[in-house]
Amino acid sequence: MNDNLAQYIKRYVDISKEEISLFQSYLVSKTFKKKEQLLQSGEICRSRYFITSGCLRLYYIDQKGNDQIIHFGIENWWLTNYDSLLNKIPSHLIIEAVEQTQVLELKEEFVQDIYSKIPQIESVFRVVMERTYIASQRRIEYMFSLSSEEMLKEFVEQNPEFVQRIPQYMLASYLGITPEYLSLLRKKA
Amino acid sequence: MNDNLAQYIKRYVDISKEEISLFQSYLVSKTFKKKEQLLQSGEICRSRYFITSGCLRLYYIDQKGNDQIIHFGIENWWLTNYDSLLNKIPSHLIIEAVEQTQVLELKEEFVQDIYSKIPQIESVFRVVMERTYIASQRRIEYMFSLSSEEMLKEFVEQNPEFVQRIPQYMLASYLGITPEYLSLLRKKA
DNA sequence: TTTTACTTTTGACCATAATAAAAAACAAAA
DNA sequence: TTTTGTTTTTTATTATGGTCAAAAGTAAAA
Repeated sequence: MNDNLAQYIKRYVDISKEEISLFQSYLVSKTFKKKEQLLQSGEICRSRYFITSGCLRLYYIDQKGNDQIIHFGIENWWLTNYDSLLNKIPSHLIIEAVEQTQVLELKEEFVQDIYSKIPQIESVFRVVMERTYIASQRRIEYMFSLSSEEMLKEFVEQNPEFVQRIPQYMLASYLGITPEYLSLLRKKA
Repeated sequence: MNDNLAQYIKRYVDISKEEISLFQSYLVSKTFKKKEQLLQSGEICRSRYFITSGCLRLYYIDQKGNDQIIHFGIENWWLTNYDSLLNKIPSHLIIEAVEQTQVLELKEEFVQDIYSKIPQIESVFRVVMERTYIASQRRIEYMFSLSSEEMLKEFVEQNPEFVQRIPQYMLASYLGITPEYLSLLRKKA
């Protein structure tokens, strides 16, 4: 079925072909066009998405009506709104395709069942969670210790190819600055 | 042994008395005096700490020599530097007692062994990780959508008793502002 | 109780980044 | 190819929060 995901799982746990197939039987492949929403504001999030190609963004719309991007997801990343998913509360975050994107959808209703049938999958999700959390902590550190100019420099250096894929106003939103100020910073550099 | 922790675990999984005892046999109770460090800068973090009483802070020292607090830990919280712990890299974060603090130390070297002997403990740590990540995401949202004044108001409202326990300059550090500006904000309100 | 250390406040001045309103550049359709 | 919509740049003005230096207040120790 999907090789990316099988590779991904084998990186973290010992698992048989049969178990991988069983896990994959719970997943549904879906394709979203640019600007289509996988999760809408106000809706309770009921799935996790493994991105096989394309790019998603997780964002909300602030009081002034501007998008604030929390983060992006690209190939071989799991993306969801964990707060809404696990606490079963309506999401104020939106998940949207930045470009045409293919995902494997895992419905949350199956997850406990999967954990009991294939305990290694619970281990995989524990590790995914650990890594996701570490990324989030690093982001908080950057937000504190770097100026916008330094954050931009850092982000472009770390993600040179990705920067090409997204419009500049999305990069500005991710960095927490206005597109106008981003434009000014680029001119400066 | 420690009742807080047993209660904590039972909130998340079905577990027998014997399994809890076995888990607790891996833990060592330690007490730290105010300003004592559980993890020093440059050291690889090798333990997770469950706080039974007192308060810890996780922070780093920035280029200008100022403390930047990433977060606090209080009673019934697990605290560690996951990046250093899991990736086995030297920590630039420091874990320090804000007041006299008692913890249960869990050495990372035992963790895989514990997971295989008591799989429920892996589930507990998965859930801890999920909740910790959600808290981190919420913090990032606050940092983006609230002004310092609003963050202060929010934090004091959500943690009225805790605010009394820590010096103001630590609150300033946590909010990412200078103590001078915090003082000004308090006068304004 | 007096010294010493730590913490908070005050005020003057400066830097970073936001807002607003246009203009320009670019891309996509018709 | 012309229109329309989207994205980026420009400029002027304003607001938020930082820096520095000093004073005042508080707590702890000798």
